[in-house]
Amino acid sequence: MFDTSASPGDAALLPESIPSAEPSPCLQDLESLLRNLPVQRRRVQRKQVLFRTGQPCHSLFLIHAGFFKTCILSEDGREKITGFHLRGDLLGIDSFDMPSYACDAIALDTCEIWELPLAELRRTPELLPHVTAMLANEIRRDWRWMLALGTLSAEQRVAAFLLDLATRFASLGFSARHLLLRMTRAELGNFLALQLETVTRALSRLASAGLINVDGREIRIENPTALRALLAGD
Amino acid sequence: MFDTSASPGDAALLPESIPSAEPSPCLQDLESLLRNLPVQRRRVQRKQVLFRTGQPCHSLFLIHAGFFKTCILSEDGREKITGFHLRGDLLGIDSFDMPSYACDAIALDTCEIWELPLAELRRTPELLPHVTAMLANEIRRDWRWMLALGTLSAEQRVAAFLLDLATRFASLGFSARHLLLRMTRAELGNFLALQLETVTRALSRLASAGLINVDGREIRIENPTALRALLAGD
DNA sequence: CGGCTATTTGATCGATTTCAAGAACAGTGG
DNA sequence: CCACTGTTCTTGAAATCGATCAAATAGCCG
Repeated sequence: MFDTSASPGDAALLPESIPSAEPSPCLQDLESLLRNLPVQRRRVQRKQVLFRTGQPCHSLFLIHAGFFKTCILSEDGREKITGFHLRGDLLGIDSFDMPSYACDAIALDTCEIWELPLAELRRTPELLPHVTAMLANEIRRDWRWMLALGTLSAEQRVAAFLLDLATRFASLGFSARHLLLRMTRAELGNFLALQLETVTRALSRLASAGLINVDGREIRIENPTALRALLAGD
Repeated sequence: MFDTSASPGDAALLPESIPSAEPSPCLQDLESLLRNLPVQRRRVQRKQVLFRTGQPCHSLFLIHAGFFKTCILSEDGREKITGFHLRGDLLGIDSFDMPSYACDAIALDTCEIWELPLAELRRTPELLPHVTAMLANEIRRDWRWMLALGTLSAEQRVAAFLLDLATRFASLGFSARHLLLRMTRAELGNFLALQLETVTRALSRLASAGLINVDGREIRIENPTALRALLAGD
């Protein structure tokens, strides 16, 4: 089976910062704050749509467990996955100032989410700083990825993605060496601005270089140091 | 000289929405709110640094006139321009929740900026919604550009950039047909994830197709409809 | 004017895309 | 349980778009 516990060797992964996961500054705070509020807890099945662009928005959603993707669509049908989201991420903040959602949020896994009605939020002003912090954080994360996509090769982008995910896993207490990807190669490619074949090839090359081990969606990071070196340019 | 007044034909440009400029929802409001506060007005010369990554941040800056770029830098020296900013844009919000700035802000022009101390902001809670709105707006803008950079050809990206700038100009009351670029081809390329030569070539091709007219940094949009058609894929 | 930076254009090269085909896998219903 | 269908993944070969290298021109400022 899959080892989900953090192990000592994981520490070596953590100094990673390009692009940094910048663990949400207030997950614990936010969760404990929400515990005292009448949030509705809901289970969402794989492939289920939590909300879609244009739907009227009354709530934010805190991911308590599971794996989400958010994506936007252009009028002419081009799609872009704007992020993959784990426990502690807040979905819907990007449309905080708008009457309707600005992206689609789709579960890649069986998820548990906590629904936080905006009305509730307005009644709880001590939550606001958390929201602005998460907004600002999202901007910085997006910038880091724009930097990565604009300046890194295909192989480096894939490496950056794996290291980022590993760091986020680690900060949630999971293993940073064993990753179970919940998205398809096509989705990964979409996020990294690559074709799915290119993602596959990059993974294969990283694997044959001994940096990782690939078994379908199960990835094991064999040599985090070398992976990070590759990112910095050999 | 340069025609800076909006003309009737500009209306044709406005329906553009990929990537949309989404005019900041509250420029007028924000400016008039700030008029009553003790904001410090300052002039910034071309190439001058307004703030740099890591500097302690005590203020946000509202651009009242001029043209800015913001950029981030990775440890290994890769640089990325995260945006070009005009009147009405608020610089520094992305580090709202942090003790220091998260990017560099550099004037591309002689600018006038209004400095808004964070202490002042905390004393004026009615400003907060404006800030969150601008944060959320920035996220959506970034996503649109991620979509564009991930799915459009070089020529299309340049077209998208010109149309975006035109729309923003128009919403400020300037001409949407005559653009005076304040950035170099290299900076434009950096933002669009292209080499400067590729930007030049794209501009040349758009020009020889009669869609625009290029004279150094002075661009005239001759055929907005065709430009937008090109964006949607011929 | 001279020295600098910015822009343009050409020629070549290469990384990634595209096209194609087969293998592995998951889910479904008999 | 297995055959069947569709999706996902992998790998190869060819094509292409943009990057890189190079050099000439234009523009700017002291």
